[in-house]
Amino acid sequence: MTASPPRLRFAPSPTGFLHVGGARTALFNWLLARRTGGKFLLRVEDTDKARSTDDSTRAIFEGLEWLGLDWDEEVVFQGANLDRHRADAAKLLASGKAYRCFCTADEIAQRRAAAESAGGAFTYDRRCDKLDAAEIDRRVAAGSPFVLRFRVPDGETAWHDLVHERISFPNKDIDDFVILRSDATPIYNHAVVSDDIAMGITLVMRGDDHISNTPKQILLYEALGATLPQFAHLPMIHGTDGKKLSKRHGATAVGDYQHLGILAPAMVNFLALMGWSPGGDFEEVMTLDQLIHAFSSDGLLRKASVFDTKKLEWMNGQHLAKMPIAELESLVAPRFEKAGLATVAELAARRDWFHHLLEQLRVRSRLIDEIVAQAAPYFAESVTYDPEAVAKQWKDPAATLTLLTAVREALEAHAGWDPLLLEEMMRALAESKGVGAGKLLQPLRIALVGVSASPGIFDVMLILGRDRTIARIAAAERRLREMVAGA
RNA sequence: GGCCCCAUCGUCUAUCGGUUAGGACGACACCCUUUCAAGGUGUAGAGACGGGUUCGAUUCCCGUUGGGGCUACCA
Repeated sequence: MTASPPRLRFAPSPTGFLHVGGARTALFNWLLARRTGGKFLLRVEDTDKARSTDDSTRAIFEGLEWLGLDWDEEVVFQGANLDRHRADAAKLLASGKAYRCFCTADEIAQRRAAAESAGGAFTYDRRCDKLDAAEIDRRVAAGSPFVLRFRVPDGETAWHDLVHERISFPNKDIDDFVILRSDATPIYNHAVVSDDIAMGITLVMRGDDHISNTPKQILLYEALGATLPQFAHLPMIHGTDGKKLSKRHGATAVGDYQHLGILAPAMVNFLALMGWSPGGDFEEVMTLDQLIHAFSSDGLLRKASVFDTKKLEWMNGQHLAKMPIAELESLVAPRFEKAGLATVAELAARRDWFHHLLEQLRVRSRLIDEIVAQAAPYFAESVTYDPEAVAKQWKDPAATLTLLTAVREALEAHAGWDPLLLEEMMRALAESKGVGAGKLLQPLRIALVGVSASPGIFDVMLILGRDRTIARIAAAERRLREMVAGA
């Protein structure tokens, strides 16, 4: 390992939201930087002016912030380094490592098409490298446009990848690639190398779709006389069809998952386990801190993985159940307000009550919106009875009416509101009526929340409070009387 | 087509030549139980194929097949 602290970077191009694959790459770089006491830098590769947008840049920052991936030092905007990119290209031209190519884009496209239709692969034939000096001078003087091409030397380019061990490419398979366009703007590989050198990057960790770029970049480092960084190529994340993750697979932006009700720590936890494993037996549900401590490039995997939203949701449920309740409150309260259940201030005013409600609902939820969705009966004035639940639990309206009336009267006659005593009371009542506890409690549940699934009935009563509980039973009685009359 | 990468249950993975190939998600069953969850227990479920190397291969090597990536004056 290097003596000085490692410097890693995440270098997205701002052509869209932060993709889960990009997020995973950012996370691994961040994790390793935090683990090793290195720096995690951010560089926005905005040299493709046609596709780059400020909205995308903002979306990427927001995505990283949401995940909690903070970066060190100033964000580098690649477009701001144009002068250096040109200077580095000029250096290569001056040292004879690159040459001017006067072939136009159209000519190249034609030759490529011809080669392909002939069944062969197109490689640039270096015709412009064979031009004599006088001819080059003449064309330059005449103002003929040209690109700068890198002259790929003979031999082989290989490196020791942190993920893949040794990877090598015969140089004959690498075309003399363009480094500077005819408008004197840099091509990706050149800009990346120029910037990575300038930023002092010591480890380039990125998706393995960049493997074939790596030999070109290594050649550039060498031609520029720079020290090589280490490379680590992470496996792709695929959709359920085994193809590269895309919009076809539903949500691919981390922001989509945020809005779906996924927790940032769960997302991070899940992403961390795609393409990395601590090895041996390990607990899969981990906090950010635990991830930092466990993370190591030794555990990097080679195989592409499939993004399994089912497991993500399970993991979210795990984090949901374990996170500090106060944290959950601040996360979920605004959503209650948005759903029109209660304002954030109202919830804060009866915080103990709200926390109790959250404790009851979070165990039953995988996404945070599911908490909100289940909460309606505890805020609404009255409940709406689910027809299916009514059909099943209030099958015999007359008998149910008798039962619920007895329940109401028992509750009214009793001043206390302790769940244990309530349970004792209800069980005794059921026994005196000659029915099982379930036969009493299920109809009661419909009366209280309108649906057949809810927290434990005595918790429900506690959350509702004495008055509302009794009022709801009375309302259910009225409804049952109508049903009896109607029948 | 060319080059490169990859290959253990449906999915995520453990295994550093010798294991009844383990765990997690999902599925199913059961337990718990006032419902739904959560939790607990259990069941089904994998080394792509063919050659080597070795006393012994999931593990090392080669090939085949399959999948993926790249193949721009995009990034």
